[in-house]
Amino acid sequence: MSCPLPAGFHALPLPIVQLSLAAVLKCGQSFRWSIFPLSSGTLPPSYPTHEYRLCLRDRLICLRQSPDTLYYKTVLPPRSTHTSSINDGETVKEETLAWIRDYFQLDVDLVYLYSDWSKRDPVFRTFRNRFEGIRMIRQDPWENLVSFICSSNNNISRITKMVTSLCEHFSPPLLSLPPPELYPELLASSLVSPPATPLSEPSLLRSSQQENIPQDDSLWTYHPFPSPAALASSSVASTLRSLGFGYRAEYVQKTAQMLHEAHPPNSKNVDGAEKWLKTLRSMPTDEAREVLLGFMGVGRKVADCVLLMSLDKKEVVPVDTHVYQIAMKHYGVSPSSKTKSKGKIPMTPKIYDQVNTKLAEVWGDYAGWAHSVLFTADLKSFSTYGLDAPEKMPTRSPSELLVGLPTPPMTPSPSPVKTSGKRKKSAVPVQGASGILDREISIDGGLQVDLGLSLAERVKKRRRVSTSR
DNA sequence: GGGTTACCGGGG
DNA sequence: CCCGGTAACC
Repeated sequence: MSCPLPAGFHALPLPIVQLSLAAVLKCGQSFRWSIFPLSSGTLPPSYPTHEYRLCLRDRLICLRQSPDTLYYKTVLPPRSTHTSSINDGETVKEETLAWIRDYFQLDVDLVYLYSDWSKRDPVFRTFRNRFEGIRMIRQDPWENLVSFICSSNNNISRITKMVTSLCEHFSPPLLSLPPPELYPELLASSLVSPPATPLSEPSLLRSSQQENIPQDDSLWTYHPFPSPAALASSSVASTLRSLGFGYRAEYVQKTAQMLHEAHPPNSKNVDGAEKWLKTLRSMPTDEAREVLLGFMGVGRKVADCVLLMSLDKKEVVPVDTHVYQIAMKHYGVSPSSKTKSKGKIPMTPKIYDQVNTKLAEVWGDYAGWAHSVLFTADLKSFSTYGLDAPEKMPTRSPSELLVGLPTPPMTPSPSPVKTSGKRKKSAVPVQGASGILDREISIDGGLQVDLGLSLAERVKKRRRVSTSR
Protein backbone atom coordinates (compact mmCIF):
# COMPACT_ATOMS: atom_id res chain seq x y z
CA MET A 1 0.00 0.00 0.00
CA SER A 2 2.94 2.26 0.57
CA CYS A 3 5.64 3.21 -1.83
CA PRO A 4 9.12 1.71 -1.68
CA LEU A 5 11.54 3.47 0.62
CA PRO A 6 13.46 6.04 -1.41
CA ALA A 7 17.16 5.24 -1.51
CA GLY A 8 19.06 6.76 1.37
CA PHE A 9 15.97 7.86 3.23
CA HIS A 10 14.57 6.83 6.59
CA ALA A 11 10.88 6.64 7.36
CA LEU A 12 8.97 8.33 10.14
CA PRO A 13 5.29 7.40 10.43
CA LEU A 14 3.32 10.66 10.37
CA PRO A 15 -0.22 11.28 9.14
CA ILE A 16 -0.65 14.15 6.74
CA VAL A 17 -3.23 15.70 9.05
CA GLN A 18 -0.42 16.34 11.52
CA LEU A 19 1.89 17.91 8.99
CA SER A 20 1.60 18.90 5.37
CA LEU A 21 5.01 19.82 4.06
CA ALA A 22 3.56 21.00 0.78
CA ALA A 23 1.53 23.61 2.60
CA VAL A 24 3.78 24.48 5.49
CA LEU A 25 7.02 24.93 3.60
CA LYS A 26 5.48 27.27 1.07
CA CYS A 27 3.12 29.34 3.16
CA GLY A 28 5.56 32.07 4.02
CA GLN A 29 6.99 30.92 7.31
CA SER A 30 10.40 29.89 6.06
CA PHE A 31 11.75 31.19 2.77
CA ARG A 32 14.73 28.92 2.39
CA TRP A 33 13.43 25.47 1.47
CA SER A 34 14.20 24.19 -2.02
CA ILE A 35 11.33 22.31 -3.58
CA PHE A 36 11.87 19.72 -6.31
CA PRO A 37 9.07 17.92 -8.16
CA LEU A 38 9.77 14.18 -8.34
CA SER A 39 7.86 13.54 -11.50
CA SER A 40 6.80 15.25 -14.67
CA GLY A 41 3.50 13.40 -14.58
CA THR A 42 1.08 12.00 -12.07
CA LEU A 43 2.25 9.58 -9.41
CA PRO A 44 0.28 6.97 -7.49
CA PRO A 45 -1.32 8.46 -4.39
CA SER A 46 1.03 6.73 -1.99
CA TYR A 47 4.10 8.28 -3.57
CA PRO A 48 5.80 11.50 -2.47
CA THR A 49 5.45 14.14 -5.16
CA HIS A 50 8.26 16.43 -4.07
CA GLU A 51 11.58 16.56 -2.32
CA TYR A 52 12.26 19.43 0.06
CA ARG A 53 15.75 20.55 1.04
CA LEU A 54 17.02 22.90 3.71
CA CYS A 55 20.64 23.82 4.39
CA LEU A 56 21.52 23.99 8.07
CA ARG A 57 24.84 25.10 9.48
CA ASP A 58 26.46 21.70 9.15
CA ARG A 59 24.21 19.56 6.98
CA LEU A 60 21.56 19.41 4.32
CA ILE A 61 18.16 18.08 5.33
CA CYS A 62 16.16 16.31 2.61
CA LEU A 63 12.51 15.44 3.13
CA ARG A 64 9.76 13.71 1.21
CA GLN A 65 6.24 12.97 2.31
CA SER A 66 3.53 10.46 1.51
CA PRO A 67 0.06 10.49 3.08
CA ASP A 68 1.23 8.51 6.08
CA THR A 69 5.00 8.80 6.18
CA LEU A 70 7.70 11.43 6.40
CA TYR A 71 10.93 10.39 4.70
CA TYR A 72 14.16 12.06 5.75
CA LYS A 73 17.76 11.99 4.66
CA THR A 74 20.86 13.80 5.85
CA VAL A 75 23.63 14.93 3.56
CA LEU A 76 26.90 15.97 5.17
CA PRO A 77 29.59 18.03 3.47
CA PRO A 78 32.42 16.04 1.92
CA ARG A 79 35.06 14.78 4.38
CA SER A 80 33.19 16.35 7.21
CA THR A 81 35.16 15.89 10.38
CA HIS A 82 33.35 18.51 12.34
CA THR A 83 31.40 16.27 14.63
CA SER A 84 34.16 15.38 17.00
CA SER A 85 32.68 11.94 17.23
CA ILE A 86 32.78 9.56 14.33
CA ASN A 87 30.32 10.24 11.58
CA ASP A 88 28.36 7.29 12.69
CA GLY A 89 25.44 6.93 10.35
CA GLU A 90 23.19 6.07 13.22
CA THR A 91 24.20 9.15 15.19
CA VAL A 92 23.63 11.44 12.24
CA LYS A 93 20.26 9.88 11.69
CA GLU A 94 19.24 10.39 15.31
CA GLU A 95 20.44 13.99 15.28
CA THR A 96 18.42 14.75 12.20
CA LEU A 97 15.37 13.04 13.61
CA ALA A 98 15.70 15.11 16.77
CA TRP A 99 15.99 18.22 14.64
CA ILE A 100 12.83 17.28 12.73
CA ARG A 101 10.85 16.74 15.91
CA ASP A 102 11.95 20.10 17.22
CA TYR A 103 11.58 22.06 13.97
CA PHE A 104 8.10 20.78 13.22
CA GLN A 105 7.11 20.71 16.90
CA LEU A 106 5.74 17.22 16.50
CA ASP A 107 4.86 16.98 20.18
CA VAL A 108 1.99 19.36 19.53
CA ASP A 109 -1.15 17.52 18.45
CA LEU A 110 -2.44 19.47 15.48
CA VAL A 111 -5.58 17.38 15.11
CA TYR A 112 -6.61 18.29 18.60
CA LEU A 113 -5.97 21.96 17.90
CA TYR A 114 -8.03 21.87 14.71
CA SER A 115 -10.99 20.41 16.55
CA ASP A 116 -10.62 22.93 19.34
CA TRP A 117 -10.53 25.85 16.89
CA SER A 118 -13.54 24.37 15.12
CA LYS A 119 -15.39 24.25 18.40
CA ARG A 120 -14.56 27.85 19.12
CA ASP A 121 -14.95 29.29 15.66
CA PRO A 122 -17.62 28.58 13.02
CA VAL A 123 -15.55 30.38 10.41
CA PHE A 124 -12.64 28.06 10.98
CA ARG A 125 -14.98 25.09 10.82
CA THR A 126 -15.97 25.88 7.26
CA PHE A 127 -12.55 25.39 5.75
CA ARG A 128 -10.65 23.18 8.18
CA ASN A 129 -10.97 20.12 5.98
CA ARG A 130 -9.48 21.83 2.98
CA PHE A 131 -6.34 22.78 4.84
CA GLU A 132 -5.05 19.95 6.89
CA GLY A 133 -1.62 19.72 8.38
CA ILE A 134 -0.77 23.40 8.61
CA ARG A 135 1.34 23.97 11.69
CA MET A 136 3.81 26.47 13.02
CA ILE A 137 7.42 25.54 12.47
CA ARG A 138 10.01 26.44 15.09
CA GLN A 139 12.56 28.49 13.24
CA ASP A 140 15.91 29.95 14.12
CA PRO A 141 15.24 33.43 15.54
CA TRP A 142 18.08 35.17 13.72
CA GLU A 143 17.14 33.83 10.31
CA ASN A 144 13.50 34.48 11.07
CA LEU A 145 14.17 38.06 12.14
CA VAL A 146 16.14 38.93 9.04
CA SER A 147 13.66 37.20 6.76
CA PHE A 148 10.78 39.21 8.12
CA ILE A 149 12.65 42.47 8.07
CA CYS A 150 12.81 41.73 4.36
CA SER A 151 9.09 41.04 4.27
CA SER A 152 7.90 44.59 4.76
CA ASN A 153 5.69 45.84 1.97
CA ASN A 154 6.76 42.83 -0.04
CA ASN A 155 5.56 39.51 -1.42
CA ILE A 156 6.58 35.92 -0.75
CA SER A 157 8.13 35.43 -4.14
CA ARG A 158 10.50 38.34 -3.79
CA ILE A 159 11.26 37.69 -0.13
CA THR A 160 12.34 34.20 -1.15
CA LYS A 161 14.65 35.58 -3.81
CA MET A 162 16.14 38.06 -1.38
CA VAL A 163 16.81 35.47 1.32
CA THR A 164 18.36 33.12 -1.22
CA SER A 165 20.53 35.94 -2.48
CA LEU A 166 21.54 36.81 1.06
CA CYS A 167 22.80 33.27 1.68
CA GLU A 168 24.62 33.03 -1.62
CA HIS A 169 26.45 36.30 -1.13
CA PHE A 170 27.28 36.28 2.56
CA SER A 171 27.66 32.65 3.49
CA PRO A 172 30.16 30.13 2.09
CA PRO A 173 28.71 27.08 0.36
CA LEU A 174 28.35 24.01 2.52
CA LEU A 175 27.97 21.41 -0.18
CA SER A 176 26.69 20.72 -3.66
CA LEU A 177 24.26 18.07 -4.78
CA PRO A 178 22.44 17.04 -7.92
CA PRO A 179 18.67 17.37 -7.95
CA PRO A 180 16.66 14.33 -6.90
CA GLU A 181 16.09 11.75 -9.53
CA LEU A 182 12.73 11.79 -11.28
CA TYR A 183 10.46 8.81 -11.13
CA PRO A 184 10.36 7.03 -14.49
CA GLU A 185 7.63 7.77 -16.99
CA LEU A 186 6.31 4.26 -16.67
CA LEU A 187 5.45 4.81 -13.05
CA ALA A 188 4.67 8.46 -13.37
CA SER A 189 2.08 8.02 -16.06
CA SER A 190 0.40 5.15 -14.31
CA LEU A 191 -2.77 6.49 -12.80
CA VAL A 192 -3.37 3.25 -11.00
CA SER A 193 -1.13 1.36 -8.65
CA PRO A 194 2.57 0.92 -9.30
CA PRO A 195 3.73 -1.86 -11.60
CA ALA A 196 4.06 -5.38 -10.23
CA THR A 197 7.81 -4.98 -10.05
CA PRO A 198 8.27 -1.52 -8.66
CA LEU A 199 11.19 0.30 -10.13
CA SER A 200 12.59 1.39 -6.86
CA GLU A 201 16.26 0.91 -7.54
CA PRO A 202 17.96 4.10 -8.56
CA SER A 203 19.86 2.29 -11.26
CA LEU A 204 16.65 1.07 -12.79
CA LEU A 205 15.08 4.46 -12.60
CA ARG A 206 18.01 5.98 -14.31
CA SER A 207 18.23 3.54 -17.16
CA SER A 208 14.56 3.68 -17.90
CA GLN A 209 14.47 7.40 -18.20
CA GLN A 210 17.79 8.23 -19.66
CA GLU A 211 16.60 7.77 -23.20
CA ASN A 212 13.75 10.18 -23.06
CA ILE A 213 14.50 12.74 -20.47
CA PRO A 214 17.77 14.60 -20.63
CA GLN A 215 19.45 13.91 -17.33
CA ASP A 216 20.19 17.07 -15.44
CA ASP A 217 23.73 16.54 -14.24
CA SER A 218 24.18 20.01 -12.88
CA LEU A 219 24.70 20.60 -9.20
CA TRP A 220 22.79 22.70 -6.74
CA THR A 221 24.95 24.48 -4.23
CA TYR A 222 23.62 25.04 -0.76
CA HIS A 223 24.56 27.86 1.60
CA PRO A 224 23.64 28.11 5.28
CA PHE A 225 22.07 31.30 6.54
CA PRO A 226 24.75 33.96 7.13
CA SER A 227 25.76 34.93 10.65
CA PRO A 228 25.16 38.38 12.16
CA ALA A 229 28.91 39.01 11.91
CA ALA A 230 28.79 38.46 8.17
CA LEU A 231 26.15 41.15 7.75
CA ALA A 232 27.31 43.62 10.35
CA SER A 233 29.77 45.81 8.46
CA SER A 234 28.44 49.01 6.98
CA SER A 235 29.58 48.06 3.49
CA VAL A 236 26.96 45.32 3.51
CA ALA A 237 24.16 47.85 3.21
CA SER A 238 25.25 49.10 -0.18
CA THR A 239 25.86 45.57 -1.40
CA LEU A 240 22.34 44.66 -0.37
CA ARG A 241 21.07 47.72 -2.18
CA SER A 242 22.73 46.51 -5.34
CA LEU A 243 21.16 43.11 -4.79
CA GLY A 244 17.74 44.70 -4.94
CA PHE A 245 16.87 44.83 -1.28
CA GLY A 246 15.68 48.41 -1.58
CA TYR A 247 15.22 50.29 1.65
CA ARG A 248 15.39 47.02 3.58
CA ALA A 249 19.13 46.88 2.92
CA GLU A 250 19.92 49.32 5.72
CA TYR A 251 17.48 47.62 8.06
CA VAL A 252 19.16 44.24 7.70
CA GLN A 253 22.69 45.60 8.03
CA LYS A 254 21.84 47.84 10.99
CA THR A 255 20.09 45.06 12.84
CA ALA A 256 23.02 42.73 12.22
CA GLN A 257 25.40 45.41 13.45
CA MET A 258 23.41 46.05 16.60
CA LEU A 259 23.33 42.37 17.44
CA HIS A 260 26.94 41.82 16.51
CA GLU A 261 28.17 44.68 18.67
CA ALA A 262 26.01 43.78 21.62
CA HIS A 263 27.00 40.12 21.49
CA PRO A 264 30.32 39.80 19.74
CA PRO A 265 31.48 36.29 18.91
CA ASN A 266 34.46 35.01 20.82
CA SER A 267 36.60 31.93 20.72
CA LYS A 268 34.31 30.18 23.13
CA ASN A 269 31.15 31.24 21.45
CA VAL A 270 31.23 31.75 17.71
CA ASP A 271 27.71 33.06 17.39
CA GLY A 272 26.87 34.88 20.56
CA ALA A 273 24.14 36.98 19.03
CA GLU A 274 22.30 34.04 17.57
CA LYS A 275 22.35 32.19 20.86
CA TRP A 276 21.32 35.27 22.76
CA LEU A 277 18.28 35.69 20.52
CA LYS A 278 17.22 32.19 21.44
CA THR A 279 17.20 33.14 25.10
CA LEU A 280 14.23 35.38 24.33
CA ARG A 281 12.25 32.17 24.21
CA SER A 282 12.21 32.07 27.97
CA MET A 283 11.17 35.70 28.28
CA PRO A 284 7.54 36.83 28.65
CA THR A 285 5.90 37.76 25.37
CA ASP A 286 5.63 41.49 26.02
CA GLU A 287 9.22 41.83 27.12
CA ALA A 288 10.53 39.87 24.18
CA ARG A 289 8.46 42.05 21.85
CA GLU A 290 9.96 45.21 23.30
CA VAL A 291 13.43 43.85 22.62
CA LEU A 292 12.56 42.99 19.04
CA LEU A 293 11.01 46.41 18.43
CA GLY A 294 14.40 47.85 19.21
CA PHE A 295 15.92 46.56 16.00
CA MET A 296 15.99 48.57 12.81
CA GLY A 297 13.19 47.71 10.43
CA VAL A 298 11.21 45.86 13.06
CA GLY A 299 7.73 47.16 13.80
CA ARG A 300 4.83 45.51 15.52
CA LYS A 301 3.97 43.11 12.73
CA VAL A 302 7.49 41.82 12.14
CA ALA A 303 8.07 41.53 15.87
CA ASP A 304 4.93 39.47 16.26
CA CYS A 305 5.94 37.19 13.41
CA VAL A 306 9.26 36.48 15.11
CA LEU A 307 7.57 35.95 18.47
CA LEU A 308 5.22 33.41 16.94
CA MET A 309 7.49 31.65 14.48
CA SER A 310 10.75 31.37 16.35
CA LEU A 311 10.29 32.40 19.97
CA ASP A 312 7.57 29.95 20.99
CA LYS A 313 4.90 32.61 21.55
CA LYS A 314 2.08 30.48 20.20
CA GLU A 315 -0.67 32.88 21.25
CA VAL A 316 0.59 35.85 19.22
CA VAL A 317 -1.42 36.77 16.13
CA PRO A 318 0.49 38.92 13.63
CA VAL A 319 -1.82 41.27 11.79
CA ASP A 320 -0.96 42.06 8.20
CA THR A 321 -3.24 43.57 5.60
CA HIS A 322 -4.56 40.13 4.66
CA VAL A 323 -5.46 39.21 8.20
CA TYR A 324 -6.99 42.64 8.62
CA GLN A 325 -9.23 42.11 5.60
CA ILE A 326 -10.21 38.68 6.86
CA ALA A 327 -10.99 40.07 10.30
CA MET A 328 -13.26 42.71 8.83
CA LYS A 329 -15.01 40.29 6.56
CA HIS A 330 -15.46 37.33 8.87
CA TYR A 331 -14.90 38.45 12.43
CA GLY A 332 -16.80 41.68 12.67
CA VAL A 333 -13.89 44.01 13.12
CA SER A 334 -14.98 47.46 12.01
CA PRO A 335 -12.55 49.61 10.09
CA SER A 336 -12.57 52.78 12.09
CA SER A 337 -15.10 55.02 13.70
CA LYS A 338 -14.48 57.62 11.08
CA THR A 339 -14.44 55.82 7.76
CA LYS A 340 -12.54 57.54 5.06
CA SER A 341 -14.46 57.59 1.82
CA LYS A 342 -11.25 56.50 0.18
CA GLY A 343 -11.42 52.83 -0.74
CA LYS A 344 -8.41 51.85 1.26
CA ILE A 345 -8.39 51.75 5.01
CA PRO A 346 -4.96 52.20 6.56
CA MET A 347 -3.63 49.91 9.23
CA THR A 348 -3.11 51.86 12.40
CA PRO A 349 -1.66 50.66 15.69
CA LYS A 350 -5.13 50.91 17.15
CA ILE A 351 -6.64 48.70 14.48
CA TYR A 352 -3.74 46.32 14.89
CA ASP A 353 -4.46 45.81 18.57
CA GLN A 354 -8.15 45.51 17.88
CA VAL A 355 -7.71 42.69 15.36
CA ASN A 356 -4.96 41.09 17.37
CA THR A 357 -7.03 40.98 20.53
CA LYS A 358 -10.19 39.84 18.82
CA LEU A 359 -8.56 36.88 17.08
CA ALA A 360 -6.60 35.93 20.16
CA GLU A 361 -9.76 35.53 22.18
CA VAL A 362 -11.58 33.68 19.42
CA TRP A 363 -8.84 31.12 18.98
CA GLY A 364 -7.37 30.88 22.46
CA ASP A 365 -4.01 29.67 23.63
CA TYR A 366 -2.72 28.66 20.22
CA ALA A 367 -4.24 31.62 18.39
CA GLY A 368 -1.07 32.28 16.44
CA TRP A 369 -1.12 28.75 15.05
CA ALA A 370 -4.72 29.14 13.97
CA HIS A 371 -3.84 32.40 12.30
CA SER A 372 -1.31 30.54 10.21
CA VAL A 373 -3.96 28.15 8.93
CA LEU A 374 -6.16 31.04 8.03
CA PHE A 375 -3.37 32.98 6.41
CA THR A 376 -2.30 30.01 4.32
CA ALA A 377 -5.87 29.44 3.23
CA ASP A 378 -6.01 32.99 2.03
CA LEU A 379 -2.74 32.92 0.12
CA LYS A 380 -3.13 33.50 -3.57
CA SER A 381 -1.22 30.37 -4.42
CA PHE A 382 -3.80 28.36 -2.56
CA SER A 383 -6.79 30.44 -3.49
CA THR A 384 -8.59 27.78 -5.51
CA TYR A 385 -9.28 26.16 -2.20
CA GLY A 386 -9.29 29.35 -0.20
CA LEU A 387 -11.72 31.26 1.87
CA ASP A 388 -13.40 32.79 -1.13
CA ALA A 389 -13.59 29.43 -2.69
CA PRO A 390 -13.67 28.62 -6.34
CA GLU A 391 -13.32 31.33 -8.88
CA LYS A 392 -10.12 32.54 -10.44
CA MET A 393 -7.29 30.18 -11.11
CA PRO A 394 -4.25 31.65 -9.51
CA THR A 395 -1.59 32.82 -11.86
CA ARG A 396 0.95 30.09 -11.67
CA SER A 397 4.44 31.15 -10.93
CA PRO A 398 7.23 28.65 -10.44
CA SER A 399 7.44 29.52 -6.81
CA GLU A 400 3.78 29.21 -6.18
CA LEU A 401 2.84 25.83 -7.52
CA LEU A 402 -0.28 24.24 -6.25
CA VAL A 403 0.17 21.02 -4.45
CA GLY A 404 -0.77 18.01 -6.47
CA LEU A 405 -1.23 19.82 -9.73
CA PRO A 406 0.96 18.91 -12.66
CA THR A 407 4.19 20.74 -12.22
CA PRO A 408 6.42 22.40 -14.78
CA PRO A 409 9.92 21.09 -15.45
CA MET A 410 12.55 20.93 -12.75
CA THR A 411 12.45 24.41 -11.41
CA PRO A 412 12.82 24.19 -7.70
CA SER A 413 11.83 27.11 -5.63
CA PRO A 414 13.55 28.76 -3.90
CA SER A 415 16.57 28.07 -6.01
CA PRO A 416 19.93 27.37 -4.49
CA VAL A 417 22.86 28.31 -6.64
CA LYS A 418 22.75 26.08 -9.63
CA THR A 419 26.11 25.29 -11.10
CA SER A 420 26.85 23.27 -14.15
CA GLY A 421 29.30 20.56 -13.33
CA LYS A 422 32.66 21.72 -12.16
CA ARG A 423 32.71 25.26 -11.04
CA LYS A 424 30.96 26.58 -8.05
CA LYS A 425 30.00 30.10 -7.34
CA SER A 426 32.02 31.50 -4.50
CA ALA A 427 30.63 33.50 -1.67
CA VAL A 428 31.88 36.08 0.75
CA PRO A 429 34.02 34.26 3.28
CA VAL A 430 32.79 34.20 6.79
CA GLN A 431 33.89 32.60 9.98
CA GLY A 432 33.99 28.85 9.82
CA ALA A 433 30.81 27.11 9.00
CA SER A 434 31.54 24.55 11.61
CA GLY A 435 29.37 24.24 14.63
CA ILE A 436 26.69 21.83 15.49
CA LEU A 437 23.25 21.06 14.41
CA ASP A 438 20.77 23.81 15.17
CA ARG A 439 19.11 22.94 18.37
CA GLU A 440 18.10 24.11 21.75
CA ILE A 441 20.86 25.83 23.61
CA SER A 442 21.33 26.46 27.24
CA ILE A 443 20.77 29.91 28.60
CA ASP A 444 23.99 31.52 29.63
CA GLY A 445 23.50 34.31 32.08
CA GLY A 446 23.32 37.19 29.61
CA LEU A 447 19.66 37.89 29.85
CA GLN A 448 20.21 41.41 30.95
CA VAL A 449 20.60 43.35 27.81
CA ASP A 450 24.04 44.77 27.37
CA LEU A 451 22.89 46.29 24.18
CA GLY A 452 25.33 49.06 23.57
CA LEU A 453 24.33 52.64 23.06
CA SER A 454 22.45 52.74 19.83
CA LEU A 455 20.31 49.77 20.64
CA ALA A 456 19.67 50.81 24.22
CA GLU A 457 18.49 54.20 23.07
CA ARG A 458 16.36 52.64 20.45
CA VAL A 459 14.69 50.29 22.84
CA LYS A 460 13.88 53.14 25.16
CA LYS A 461 12.58 55.29 22.36
CA ARG A 462 10.41 52.61 20.88
CA ARG A 463 9.04 51.66 24.25
CA ARG A 464 7.44 55.06 24.61
CA VAL A 465 5.78 54.72 21.27
CA SER A 466 4.55 51.21 21.64
CA THR A 467 3.01 51.27 25.06
CA SER A 468 -0.29 52.50 23.75
CA ARG A 469 -2.83 49.98 24.70
C1' DG B 1 0.36 61.42 20.04
C1' DG B 2 -2.40 58.99 16.51
C1' DG B 3 -2.72 59.59 11.72
C1' DT B 4 -0.05 60.43 7.12
C1' DT B 5 3.90 59.83 3.81
C1' DA B 6 7.96 58.42 1.49
C1' DC B 7 10.30 54.41 0.46
C1' DC B 8 13.11 50.15 -3.18
C1' DG B 9 11.66 47.25 -6.55
C1' DG B 10 8.86 43.75 -8.81
C1' DG B 11 4.58 42.44 -10.81
C1' DG B 12 -0.33 42.97 -12.74
C1' DC C 1 -1.34 50.89 -8.71
C1' DC C 2 -0.79 47.13 -5.37
C1' DC C 3 2.19 44.78 -1.96
C1' DG C 4 2.65 40.09 4.41
C1' DG C 5 5.34 47.55 6.89
C1' DT C 6 8.46 50.87 9.08
C1' DA C 7 10.57 55.20 10.22
C1' DA C 8 9.96 59.96 10.14
C1' DC C 9 7.14 63.78 10.41
C1' DC C 10 3.27 66.68 11.62
